[in-house]
Amino acid sequence: MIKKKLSIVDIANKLNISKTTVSFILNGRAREKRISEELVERVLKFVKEVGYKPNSLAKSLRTGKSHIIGLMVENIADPFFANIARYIEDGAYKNGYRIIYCSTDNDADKTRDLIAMFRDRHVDGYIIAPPVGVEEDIAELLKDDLPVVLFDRYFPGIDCSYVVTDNLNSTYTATEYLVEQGYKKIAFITLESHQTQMQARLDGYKKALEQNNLDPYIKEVALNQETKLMSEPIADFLKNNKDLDAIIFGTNRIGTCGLKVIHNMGIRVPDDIAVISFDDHDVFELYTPSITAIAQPVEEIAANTINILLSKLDSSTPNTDNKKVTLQNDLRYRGSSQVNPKLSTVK
Amino acid sequence: MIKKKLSIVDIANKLNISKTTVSFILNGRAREKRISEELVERVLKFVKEVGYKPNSLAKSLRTGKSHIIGLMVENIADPFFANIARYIEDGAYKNGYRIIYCSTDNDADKTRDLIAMFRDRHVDGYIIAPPVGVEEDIAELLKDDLPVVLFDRYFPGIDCSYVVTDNLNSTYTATEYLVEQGYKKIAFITLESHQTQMQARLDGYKKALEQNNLDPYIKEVALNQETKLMSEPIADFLKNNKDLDAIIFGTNRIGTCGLKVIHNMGIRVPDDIAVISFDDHDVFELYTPSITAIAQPVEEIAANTINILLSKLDSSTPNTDNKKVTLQNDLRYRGSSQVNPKLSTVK
DNA sequence: TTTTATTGGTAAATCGATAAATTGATTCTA
DNA sequence: TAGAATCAATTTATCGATTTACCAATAAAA
Repeated sequence: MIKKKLSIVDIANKLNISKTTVSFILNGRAREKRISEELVERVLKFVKEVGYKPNSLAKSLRTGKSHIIGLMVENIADPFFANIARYIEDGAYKNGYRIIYCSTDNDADKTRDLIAMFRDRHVDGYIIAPPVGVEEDIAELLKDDLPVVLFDRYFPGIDCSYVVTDNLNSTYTATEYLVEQGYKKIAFITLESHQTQMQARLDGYKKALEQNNLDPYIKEVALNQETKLMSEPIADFLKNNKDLDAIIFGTNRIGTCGLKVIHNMGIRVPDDIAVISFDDHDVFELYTPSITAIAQPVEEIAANTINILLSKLDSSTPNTDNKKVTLQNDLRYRGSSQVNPKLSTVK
Repeated sequence: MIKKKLSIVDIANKLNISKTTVSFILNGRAREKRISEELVERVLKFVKEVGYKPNSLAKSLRTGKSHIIGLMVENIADPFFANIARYIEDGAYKNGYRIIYCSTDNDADKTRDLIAMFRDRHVDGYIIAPPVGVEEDIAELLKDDLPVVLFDRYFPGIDCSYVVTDNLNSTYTATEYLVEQGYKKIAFITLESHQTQMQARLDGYKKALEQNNLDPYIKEVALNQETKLMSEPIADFLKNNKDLDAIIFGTNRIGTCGLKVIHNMGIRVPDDIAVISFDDHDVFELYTPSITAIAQPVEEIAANTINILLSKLDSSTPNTDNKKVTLQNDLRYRGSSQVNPKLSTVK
């Protein structure tokens, strides 16, 4: 029936009043502008009756606010990011914000492009898991006083709010634990990445080995590979290091892929090799034996991130300093990292 | 340095020409409007020099186009939807479209709200995995000639483009297969849902059992439960039906949850019970034994969906009829559904 | 010679909202 | 009683683009 959408002018004309008056009333500024109760009521009733909704584009153009938050994750298909995205979405939704999202693929050029797109769309705030190489673009956003919160990784040189987890201590503790269980040749299979979180994980591993005078066995596989392309380098590494007795995987994707490789090679866990992976996942819980995992507090990460951003967006809050949050991970001990079975044989 | 963003007026003033001319040139209508090569070049050079980008909000307000696609999935944290979202995002991005997304939680009210939000933002097109109860809202969109593509499920009563898979035949084949392997008491654990895809899966199962004169064992668990809340009803069902020899799970989430329950109850697969699940997943591949799965062609689903939408959005294509696509699933036979081990004992 | 087309653009209207400035009538204040 | 303040809105400008309508000067056609 109703072909064309109503505009504020139509409403004003139908009621024989000015559109400004309508605008004031709809924006709750009736009292402030001393508009009569009677008129306010008449307008509100009519607006509800015809189901009028202000055009948010026009509104955004005028006010500069879009009530949209831009969310950039590494890859929305990765369960870690998908879960965080979900919690962030909920938090945003409850506060009247919507999400535009995209996957960066850890590609700096693509990310730059996407940041430009977000700016172009006048998003109100930015939540970004940034790849290496976009430091300047983030700095630019901050310089223009745009609300930004990073998560999962950050840039040490840039004063920006972020939410990360204590990666270094997590792998440190995990490695220490393996040593305590009697493992000596512990490998770390990780991504070839200079992102802070990956470096920290590597550092934690190295630190623990150093303190125990053990040799590191590190394999870095290229970023952004198809899972299938990741398998080969891992298999090669394992073939060339037959005497390893434990492996720590740096991410859930590497862990899942690594398990497949181990499985296909007929290596038994934990009889032949102990396994720990970063990030928990159904696969790790259900695998036989279940896989010890360093679980990141996904819900907490998301909650902290969105809350920091929302408080920045809330103009009533004075623009406080940047918040830098480091959350603790949860090391979930499972069957894949029991006491080294070979020890009993030796003794 | 540059505090305020440049507008088209600034450009026009700096060059001492009219903003109309600038607009024509930037929109590639210079030739059509017979604007001199020399001026075109001068403008383009200057625009590039100062890095001017038209304000897309203003553009959208005027043209009514936003170059944004609204994507509504059941839950972005579900790997099935997360993967589809990822492929759709890629397809959209390559064609200059961005995605606004949200999770419906299969809640009709929330979905209605979100559809309204999408309209409000003037998204150019809609991709929706619709919950039951929003038939009218979809019909409304179609009535207003807005481009809509449904996926995963559809509404039989509504003439709308959609992309689904052949659910009925998939469970039918899977059930038949179990019967051939010598299983008799085959249960179907599914969601309590009236969505077309869930009904079709159930129907396929029923049809196969009927043709073989076997009794159905159906358990429907409530939708939208936390995974933890889903476990209990499944456990109860299994306890009350100790003589089952096979189970088909209706979705990947139920499958994963069901495996955990089976695991915790000490039931062995496939010795005590055979298992098949809808949707493939790393968990199923890596489980011991690996779990037979009905794999949906995620990439194909996404590709078809976005392509149908893009062709609708491409005004050069005549507005053809609605496309209704049904893709075939891939039954991946694995260890969890071998020949009934109890048969050899009986024989 | 008058009419019509072409050339190379421009001024003004428009999209749908918000915000600032203004108005005319009444009431209060000094 | 002149001037200020209050009231209850209204008029007009603005956000930054696109689009329609138009224009003056020259060339081509009738």
